[in-house]
Amino acid sequence: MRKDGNAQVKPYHHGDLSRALVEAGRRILEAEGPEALSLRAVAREAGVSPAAPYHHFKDKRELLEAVAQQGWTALEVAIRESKAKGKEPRKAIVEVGLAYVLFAQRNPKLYRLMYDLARSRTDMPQAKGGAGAYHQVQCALIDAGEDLAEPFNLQLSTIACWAAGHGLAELAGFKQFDHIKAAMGGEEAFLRGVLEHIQVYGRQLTPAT
Amino acid sequence: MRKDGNAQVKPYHHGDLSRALVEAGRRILEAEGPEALSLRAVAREAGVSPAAPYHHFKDKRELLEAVAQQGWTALEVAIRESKAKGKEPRKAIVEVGLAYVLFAQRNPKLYRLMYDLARSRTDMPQAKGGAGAYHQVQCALIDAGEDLAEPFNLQLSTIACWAAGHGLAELAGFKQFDHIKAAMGGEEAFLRGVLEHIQVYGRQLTPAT
DNA sequence: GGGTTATCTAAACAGCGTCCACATAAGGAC
DNA sequence: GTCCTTATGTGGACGCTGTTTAGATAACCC
Repeated sequence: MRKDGNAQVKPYHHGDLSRALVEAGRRILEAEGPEALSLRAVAREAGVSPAAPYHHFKDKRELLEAVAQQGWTALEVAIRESKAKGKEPRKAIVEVGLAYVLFAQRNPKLYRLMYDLARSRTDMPQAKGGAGAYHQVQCALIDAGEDLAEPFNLQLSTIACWAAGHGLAELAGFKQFDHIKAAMGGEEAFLRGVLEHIQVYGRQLTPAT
Repeated sequence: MRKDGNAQVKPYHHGDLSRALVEAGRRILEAEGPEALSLRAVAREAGVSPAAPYHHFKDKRELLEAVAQQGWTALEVAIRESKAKGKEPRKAIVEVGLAYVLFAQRNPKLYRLMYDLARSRTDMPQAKGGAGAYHQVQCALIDAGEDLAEPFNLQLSTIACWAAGHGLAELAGFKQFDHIKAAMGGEEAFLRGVLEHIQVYGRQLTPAT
């Protein structure tokens, strides 16, 4: 950001390339899709040579991880905010699930990137700025725990909760559900309806196996 | 498959290339992972030039779809067989869910390919040799329908069922659950445990919203 | 046998991730 | 200020990819 006379001269050093690359990655992902998200395209968008990113990320992968990390953080924020909406703990669980799925619906490509990277790491990341999105779900369950029938296993329930939300997040985008959404008066109503039917498995169906 | 004297001469025409390519694709996917699954590698494995597949598939994508289709068919078979195991309709639902998740656990890369393609088509495929895996789940729910509390929506329940199974299938591979699996005495016990906790959302938690 | 059609090859194209040698500039020691 | 070190950029190359084109080969049908 230096001026030479009155002509703006692009400085040899970018100044904040690392951040610029991550933001360029996010723009390309949302605007042109994951198949267009190449290292070279990111460098191009940042106005820099194809080799420059290697001074900030050891890999293409490492850059994508940085993009995905923004997503995990944003997801945790969305979940945390949703808890305020459901005053009763029991309703809060549904609100958390809804917030989770809506996040995935509104950032579908980012959400996909997050899980693509997590899967090939065989490890679920937690958002760094807090105890993590997973923990947020667990807390919501603890709050409602007294209302859940015994035998109740907190860990298994948290996993069940997360699995149901994640599964719905991936399924809800399929267009064969479009007419159901329309019949129910919108996407949010549809999502809420499915979430409220997620007891389909469950102990009352298999008492004392 | 023709002999010239005693030396085996590779014939100019393969004879059954289309099938050979799909099988080569499946081998490479399982053995070397999705990132190694290139059109050129498939052609190489089939002993054919990189351009040959284009006489049988218009795209790399179309070849992968053929591989994935085998997966959808196999999944439907697995679900159908699992229904026989649960004699009571109520237990059958859990058995179906378990069969679904176990299929994903045993063919993780194939399962991923199936959904990767489905998502970019924004459409869920049904296995062709029957009414489809989705339909199988729906039937299991119809059988158990009388045992499910009102108000009951079959379509929403089927989606809920599928979502829960799919979500668990993706989550269960994460290694942070390894110690829970060990504590529960194996993967199948773990999966069953989660499935039986999937009532976490559900109408009894949000009566008459 | 001769013409049509299906199938395969060889060679080329642009784009990709990555690495190398080298250029440029910023920062600290004196 | 000058000198040296270190961080950050460029340009060019490598081998890989998906895909297209022109031409070779063989099967099939009249």
